[in-house]
Amino acid sequence: MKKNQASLKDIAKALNLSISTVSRALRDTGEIHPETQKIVLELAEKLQYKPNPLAMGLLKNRTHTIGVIIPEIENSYFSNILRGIDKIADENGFRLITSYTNESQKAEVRAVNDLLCSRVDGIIACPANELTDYVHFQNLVDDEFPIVHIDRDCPELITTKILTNNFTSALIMVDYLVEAGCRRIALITNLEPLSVGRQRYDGYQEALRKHQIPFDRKLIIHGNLGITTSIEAAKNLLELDPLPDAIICNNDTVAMATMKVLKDNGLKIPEDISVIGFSDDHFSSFLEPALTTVSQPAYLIGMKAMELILQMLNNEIPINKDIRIVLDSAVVIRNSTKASLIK
Amino acid sequence: MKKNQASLKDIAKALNLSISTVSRALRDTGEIHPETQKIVLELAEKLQYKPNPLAMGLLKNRTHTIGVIIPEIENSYFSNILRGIDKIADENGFRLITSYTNESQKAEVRAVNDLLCSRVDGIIACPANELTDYVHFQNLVDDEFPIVHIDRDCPELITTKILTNNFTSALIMVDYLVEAGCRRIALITNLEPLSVGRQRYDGYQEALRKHQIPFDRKLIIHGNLGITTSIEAAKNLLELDPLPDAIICNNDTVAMATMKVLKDNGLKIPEDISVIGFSDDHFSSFLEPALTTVSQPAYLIGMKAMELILQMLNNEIPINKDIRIVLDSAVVIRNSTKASLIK
DNA sequence: TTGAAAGCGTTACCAG
DNA sequence: CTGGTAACGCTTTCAA
Repeated sequence: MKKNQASLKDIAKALNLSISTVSRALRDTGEIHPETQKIVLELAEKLQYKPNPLAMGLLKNRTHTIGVIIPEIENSYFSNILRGIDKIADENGFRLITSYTNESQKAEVRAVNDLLCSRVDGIIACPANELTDYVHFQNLVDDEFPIVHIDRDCPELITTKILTNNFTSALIMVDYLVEAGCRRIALITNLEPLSVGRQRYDGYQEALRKHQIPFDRKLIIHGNLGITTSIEAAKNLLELDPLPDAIICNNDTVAMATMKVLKDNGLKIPEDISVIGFSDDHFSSFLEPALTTVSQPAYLIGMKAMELILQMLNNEIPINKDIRIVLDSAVVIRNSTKASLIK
Repeated sequence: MKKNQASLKDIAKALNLSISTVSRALRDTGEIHPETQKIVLELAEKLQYKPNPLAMGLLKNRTHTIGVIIPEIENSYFSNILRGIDKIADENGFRLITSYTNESQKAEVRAVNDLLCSRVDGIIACPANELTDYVHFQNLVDDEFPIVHIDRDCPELITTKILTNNFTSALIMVDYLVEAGCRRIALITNLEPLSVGRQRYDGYQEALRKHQIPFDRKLIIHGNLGITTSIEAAKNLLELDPLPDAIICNNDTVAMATMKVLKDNGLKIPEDISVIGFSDDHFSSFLEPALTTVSQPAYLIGMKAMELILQMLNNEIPINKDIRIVLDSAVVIRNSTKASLIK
């Protein structure tokens, strides 16, 4: 770079003032002569003075930066969460450093460490599915380092959490399907300990019990939710006898792949088999048939998470208090499910 | 936070050494007694010492942070670019601060300014479509501030750019359609000055000339590429008489919406009308019919951009040299277009 | 081989 | 109302 950013010292020197005076003028602390302030402000404007956040950060031990840890970016659910976080951060002069884990514990541990190195003021994290060891988060808790967990609930960790009611959503969905006459309801899901899929699985089981429908392990397919594995999963379901009459998929991409397999095999949706997704991606209403799904408040989760971190930093709420905020999802009924008999 | 991060001073005090000695030990500069180094390293490990990037940044006037400016995150093209940037950044110990413009010039100007405030070492930017005033970038160029432009080409700006051959892709696509027998080829696109859509429009025109097909302005629909506007655009095309026999859409989402409108109106794809998208999103092969599209090397663009910035920072290439790297896209023929007669 | 001191840009405190 | 000084954590001279 040619031109260097102007510093307080530059302004002070040019104006024959002390650095302190310039600093005060710029910060408008009041204890300054209006005329002095005026000339400082003018020169600062002219020189395009920008306070150096590094210097401030060093002094205040605050970087105005928040670390965000999410599994992946190419998933509308997470990118919406990120947008929500970004909105609130932006409005409050905070920057974000985002790390992606691809659900790997190892990547997550590294991400936490990197963010700490970067001296972020707080961390918003969606813990990796495969998480079995919480020590990297527990360390943060022990240090009273501000952290908000989203989407996934590590029961061992006492932190502030923002979750969605996956259990209830699954319950409602199964209810709906049963009322529409379905009895063999399959589930393609991720059953990793922390996965939202695990909670949906629990909700599914609860619903079956409620309706006194026997649980059939064969109807549960555990998959990693990629397109390839989804196709495999759907194919496996088609080898069952009798066939399932409904399939609940862990997200809309899985549902999309599943519908393809069903249709390729000459099955009618929803007449032969109903299909349900989760997330309400932008393509879901364009699938044929339009996909029934569960719309999740991703943007809201992101905003809320960032707001909570800010409140911690401002001492408006205690750091890492045991708070669980559970946000509701919305059921979006379209045409991939048989109409419920009960209205 | 309870525990504070250990500093050199803490280690020095505990070991009764000077800060300089500890610093040297940690940096392994050689000029130090092995035994001294050993005990320093041990304590540093125990205290989980992490160098403070703020202090380093202040000293070296380098933050190891790169600013990224992209239009939006919920677009697989840009999120893939971001992944590519992130990969190389991560491998080289750089962090990213990402800003989203939603194609707004105002937001872009603000983003550049914010990034400068954050003292990023360089900027990778995909200029907003609606850009008409380049002064915010020109200032960077004048200051010899490292910058790489991606995806969109501002001819007025002499910078290092990574582009895709949109002109050629459109040309090839029209070629293909003409060879498949199409004559009334419509274009739903963004015609903003910097838009890739504009370049595709030029390629389209060139192809028409080549095949001596008269240009019909009515076949060009300028849209902002949201789902709602895409639906409107497609509906408008259906009011033409004679109907278009092919529609080239500016991205796969537009194509998806367009196909829906066509099908809702009883038209067969590709028998009545062929449809083409751009981007090859993950849902595109699942549409019915599977969408013919142009796959763009987004991940590669991201990696390349970050590599170039790094090379500038390492003085391996001059800063903001007039370099244009044009990457090829790949045509993905699926079933939404009539088979070309020529093989 | 080690230490002391200056300096990066800023704020806060204490004098005047 | 203004100025000087210390401090934040680090590297880099310069001396010892």
